[in-house]
Amino acid sequence: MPQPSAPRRNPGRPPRISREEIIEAARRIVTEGGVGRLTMRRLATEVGSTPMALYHHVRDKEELLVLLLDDYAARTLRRSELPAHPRERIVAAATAIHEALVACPWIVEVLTADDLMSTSALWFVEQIVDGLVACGLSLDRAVHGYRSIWYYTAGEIVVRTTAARRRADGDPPTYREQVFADLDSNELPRLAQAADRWGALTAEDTYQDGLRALVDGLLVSR
Amino acid sequence: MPQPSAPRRNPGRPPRISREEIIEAARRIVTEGGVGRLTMRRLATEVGSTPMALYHHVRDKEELLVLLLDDYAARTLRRSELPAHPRERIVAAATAIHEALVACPWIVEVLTADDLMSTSALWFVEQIVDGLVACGLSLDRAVHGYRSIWYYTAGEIVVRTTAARRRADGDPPTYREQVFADLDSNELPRLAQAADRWGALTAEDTYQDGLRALVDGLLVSR
DNA sequence: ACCTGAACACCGTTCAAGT
DNA sequence: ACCTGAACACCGTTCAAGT
Repeated sequence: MPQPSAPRRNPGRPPRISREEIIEAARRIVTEGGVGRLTMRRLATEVGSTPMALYHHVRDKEELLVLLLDDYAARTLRRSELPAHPRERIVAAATAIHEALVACPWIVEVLTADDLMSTSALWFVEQIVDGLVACGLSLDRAVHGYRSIWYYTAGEIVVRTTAARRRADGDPPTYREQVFADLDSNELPRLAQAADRWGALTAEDTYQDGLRALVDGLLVSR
Repeated sequence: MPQPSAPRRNPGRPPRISREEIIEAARRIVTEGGVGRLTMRRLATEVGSTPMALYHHVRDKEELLVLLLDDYAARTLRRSELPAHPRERIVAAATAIHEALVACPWIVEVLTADDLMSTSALWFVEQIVDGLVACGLSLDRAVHGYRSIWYYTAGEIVVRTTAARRRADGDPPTYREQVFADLDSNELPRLAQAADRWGALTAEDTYQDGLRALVDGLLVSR
């Protein structure tokens, strides 16, 4: 994260707004209106200033978003007691990251903005990598394993929040339902067979099941 | 997918532009300039019309993007010979979807726009679900298993294309590198240990490794 | 050093009118 | 039925000037 500008021996005008103030206001906007509501202009009026004043404290909107994610992670991803057993530790650490992400659906836009979620998440990453090593993987394999877990987790979040957003918007026919309604059971027998249950099945939260399968596979196969 | 307006017994003015023409132009713009270049206004000039004419053939920009993805999937996701062995069939089908996505990085924005990738992908989904059933999973577990594979795949794509975009932009310090450079090896020993290799390790394409681990785990654990 | 106003170069979409 | 022009209600960001 870019450092806040180093404190100088105030040889100029005293600042009227601070980085913290900006991020705080941004958090307010985002939590009550979604990330779509967060514009530089709106943020400016929220802090009682002008759009351009913001650019003195933040490089651009992208940096603001990363800052916001970092701030969020710092206040929600608190280290906690994790299981001693390495496999369970991996699952617990990944689940902690996942839960933090689930709780802030605006994350998706930012997720695609940096591959490192946040420094606050590093401790959990450490737990995952270390757990994999403790289970006998080489360090390299453990890092790759962590990556797979991260792909799975990020993907789940993206798909989940998109579906939720869609549901909230109320685009009713959902296209998928249409397609699944008239599926050719000769061509696509399994999908036709599962068609009427598909909606219910995909609505279930199976993050942990998939995670456990993935971890099992990472540990077992080599 | 919304149907093209049903053919009527032309009781009005003959159309000057068609849905196909619009999608074709959109594809052109997107493949040579990225999805960020695709605006309704630019698209209009590309087809030699006005922005508003487009809205006669397409509900809004979101529909246009879904249409575009569908068009893309239809022309790249051709059914092919898949291995007979169910486990390998699952891997091959997932890899086919993955490769199609890798080849069009603009997909990410659209990926988050519908949970059903495209009707053209359904055949591959069928192969995955059927493969899981053939390996002994119940239909419900198989559907959940497919979902896990989709999460993993979508996540890999999102993270990959974001990283690539970032590299292309040339944001040089990459924040991550900074953080990893001064990692406390007491606090985060594994990460510190892997720090100098992290970049290289995460640059490797390990999609298949992770996929195989996930599939193994899905099959083994129950 | 920090902030402001005005402006630039855009967006997606609606609405009323034309053919 | 299909298309157009003008307009609405926005964006992020730059630039030159003010204090």
